[in-house]
Order: sequence, then C-alpha cells, then structure tokens
Amino acid sequence: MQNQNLKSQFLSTLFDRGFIHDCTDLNGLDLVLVNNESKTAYVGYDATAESLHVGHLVNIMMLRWFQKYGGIPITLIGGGTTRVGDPSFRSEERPLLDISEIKKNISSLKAIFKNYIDYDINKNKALMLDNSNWLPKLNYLDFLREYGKHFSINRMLSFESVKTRLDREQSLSFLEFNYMLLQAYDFYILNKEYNCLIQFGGSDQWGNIVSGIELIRKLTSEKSFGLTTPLITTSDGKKMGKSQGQAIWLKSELLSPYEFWQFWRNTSDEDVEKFLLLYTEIPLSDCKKYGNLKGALINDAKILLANKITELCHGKDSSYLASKTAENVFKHGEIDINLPTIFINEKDLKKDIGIIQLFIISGLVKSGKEAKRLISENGARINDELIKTPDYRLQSKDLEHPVKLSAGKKRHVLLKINV
RNA sequence: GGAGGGGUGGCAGAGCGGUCAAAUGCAACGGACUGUAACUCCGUCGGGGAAACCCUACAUAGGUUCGAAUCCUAUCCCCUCCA
Repeated sequence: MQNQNLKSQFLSTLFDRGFIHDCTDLNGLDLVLVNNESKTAYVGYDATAESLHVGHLVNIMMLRWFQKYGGIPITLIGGGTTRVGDPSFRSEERPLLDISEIKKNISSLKAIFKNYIDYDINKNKALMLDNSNWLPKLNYLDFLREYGKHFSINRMLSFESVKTRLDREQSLSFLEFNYMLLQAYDFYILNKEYNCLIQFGGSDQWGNIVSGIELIRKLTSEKSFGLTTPLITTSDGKKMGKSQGQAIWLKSELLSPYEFWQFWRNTSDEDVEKFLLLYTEIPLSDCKKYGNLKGALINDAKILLANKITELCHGKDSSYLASKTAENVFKHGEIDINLPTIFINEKDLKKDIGIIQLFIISGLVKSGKEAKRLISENGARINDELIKTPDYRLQSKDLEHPVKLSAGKKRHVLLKINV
C-alpha cells in the first residue's frame, strides 16, 4: 500500500510504522477519522489459550495507538466463537476446547489486555466484550433465515483463507465453515449496539472482516471499514512469535519477563527498526536511527527494544530486573538470582543427584538422552564449569547455594532446594 | 451406499518382506566464527542405561513368515469420483 496523503493522525502513524497491510477503503476511513465521526474499532480474540503471544502484539499496539488518538477500542473476546474455531489459513481443524477451559482462558486474557489498553479513563475508555453474550442466544432457524441468506457459498469458497484447506484436500467441517458467519454477525452486533465502524485484524482475517462489512451493508446499508495488519515475519522469513520452538507468551506465568526480554534482545540486526516501529512507541526518526546502527553498536538498540517492549508487557520493574539479570549473566558471567528458577524438593535429594537428572528437572532438556547429548557436545555447564562426563554427581550440600545450570551459551536456569 | 487412493518421526515426504530407529528437506539443539545478531561451517536429532546393550515405534487390533513400516484380515479416520 502506498501513502495516500493520509490526513488522520492515527492512519498516517500506522502507515509510517508499517502496520497497514490492507484496508477496505483507506481514504474513506481517513475521511471518517478526520471528521471525528464515530470512532470505535474492534479486534476479536478467540480464547484458544490462556495467554496471548507476540503474534497478537501488532494488533494490540494498533488498538493502543487508536486509543491514543482518541478512538474507543473494543477488545472482543470470542467466548462463543472459540467453540467453533476459525479455519482461516489453517491446514487442519483445531481440537475443540470445552467450555470450562474457555472460561479459564477468558479471564486470563482480560488481564493481559489491561497492560496495553485503558479501560478506565473517562474520555474514551476501552470496552471489553465477549461474544458469548449474544452468540449462544441465536436460534438456528432464525439465524439461517435472517443472516444465512446473505452469505453466498460460492463466494465463501473463493476466499483464500479456506482455499488452502480445500486444495490440500483436508476436510473443512461445516462447524468451522460457519465461523465466518459468526464473526460477520459479531461485527454487525457491535456496529448496531456500539456504533463500531472499524474492524482491525491480521491479514488472515481479511475474509472474515469483509464478510462482516458486507453483512452490515446488506442489513443496514451502512458503510463500515476493515483494516488488516501484515503477518510479521523475521528477516529470515519465519513467522514471528516462536523461539526454540516455543511460543513467546505475554503472560509471565508462561514465560518469565527475563526470557521475554531475551527474546527481543536476540532480534536480528535487520529486524531492529521494524520491531521498534511496530512494538514500541519510540518516535519514527529515532527508530530509523537506532535501526541503522552498525556492527556491535546495534546491540544498544536491541537492549532498548527489549526494555521498551518488556516495560509495556510486564511493567517497568520487571523490565529493569530482566535487563540487569541479562547484564550480569552475559556481560559479567555471574550467577544472578533472578534467572528463571526451578525448585527441587529436598526429599528428592536424599543422596547425591546425577547431572542428567538435574538437567531434566531444570527443563533445559527433555530427556536423558538429550542431556547426554548436550554433555558430549560440550554444551552443559554447572556454575559455568564445563561438565565432561554424564556420571557427574552433585552432593546435596552443593545445592546449599543456588546452582546455575547452562545448556549452551544462552540458556541458563537456577536450581534451588525447596525445603 | 458403490468404486478408487491414502494414513510413516515436530512438519513435509521417501521406503513397499531382511542391511530400517526408518532416505531427503525444513524446523530444533550443541560447537566453531562473532556482537547474546545474520551468514557460513562442523556435529547431533525415539526412549532407558556409565557402558555393553535393551525397550518402544511407521493409524488400531489380529494373522502369515525364521523375519513385516513393507504381505493378509478386520476396524477406525481422511481424500477423490459416482449414486
């Protein structure tokens, strides 16, 4: 998309920072925003897990900017739609979650949004809604007649989001196929009840968003808008959001602030500017400047990046602590008490304990075989001392002080006795 | 309901009676090089064991074989076409 002389601050900011992948009518939306007409926008999140991860962060930041420029953001939690499962660009059906699990996830998600979006200020406070407040009430026949008739199967099958599934000859169940209608209906409800005019989402949501816009137009002949963010990839072309095969969660119980901070600290050079723009609120020109630092100098920019993002997600204190811990561990090679810590029960330590067991307990390896492999590859360390043989054993007195276990140069864990 | 094709390691995808813990690619992990980057290179990559070695595995359950991921039977699941 090209800059089309956007007049609204919100859109031009988003544009400059690389948030915009596509828009149903960019100039039209720009006009609406400039004229300060109804400014309510929503993003939907299904409750498929107890936390969001960095893949969700772009949209959250977008809502944050939106609120900053005076808009009213709605975070819509898909308590209802989670029971169906969005098939968009998925190669297979996702396992169905039961209702109690969904409920648990919902309350956990709500807490995360509050770190980014303000639901309390007077002027344009954000709304937290849940489509389980209206979707379960739908009557099947009524729904089919009132809304179903506006959807064309031919059209739905033509969407790129389901094509993958069909091309791959994977089944697309009727249940999943209905997801699009429900999301469209959500937008319609929000439009009607909350005067919501815009839906944001990832580029994978295009089909669902457009369906909603069309439904609204057919039912009310009102114009609404959709704006999608690009799928963020790293410079080597991988989808953002995983490290060591693990999702980068926004919830500290699932991923400690230290590890979260580390994730950003390890950003590759080419991504620094992009990430500063998307995930922090550092001014545009500074992002450019930091991103262009050469050689080892760019490490400072990475630290700044990690600091800012962690601050938003986990708070200033946690962020500071994480950066300090990293400094101690990497710069000074020290044992820092704020490293992720694993507790061992004292009774498991009656005698001495084998190094392999310790590594398994620490979670640094998944099996004994892996531990042995690590040792034979010279990757295992205890308190920075290289472990050479797998039969190395620790006495319980060795554990009177916390012990640092390392797998390779970057992964460190502290072991403590739980009395 | 009928006909055909298929279900293999995290994924993709070979193998189609022994030499198969299963080619190859991707992902992942360790090492070297560096800047806690990227690239490149080297190594590893089912589980248990200090090791010799043992134990599970190619949808599931049986069977045929000295021997089965590979053959047979039944079951389940997926896909395509027909009704």
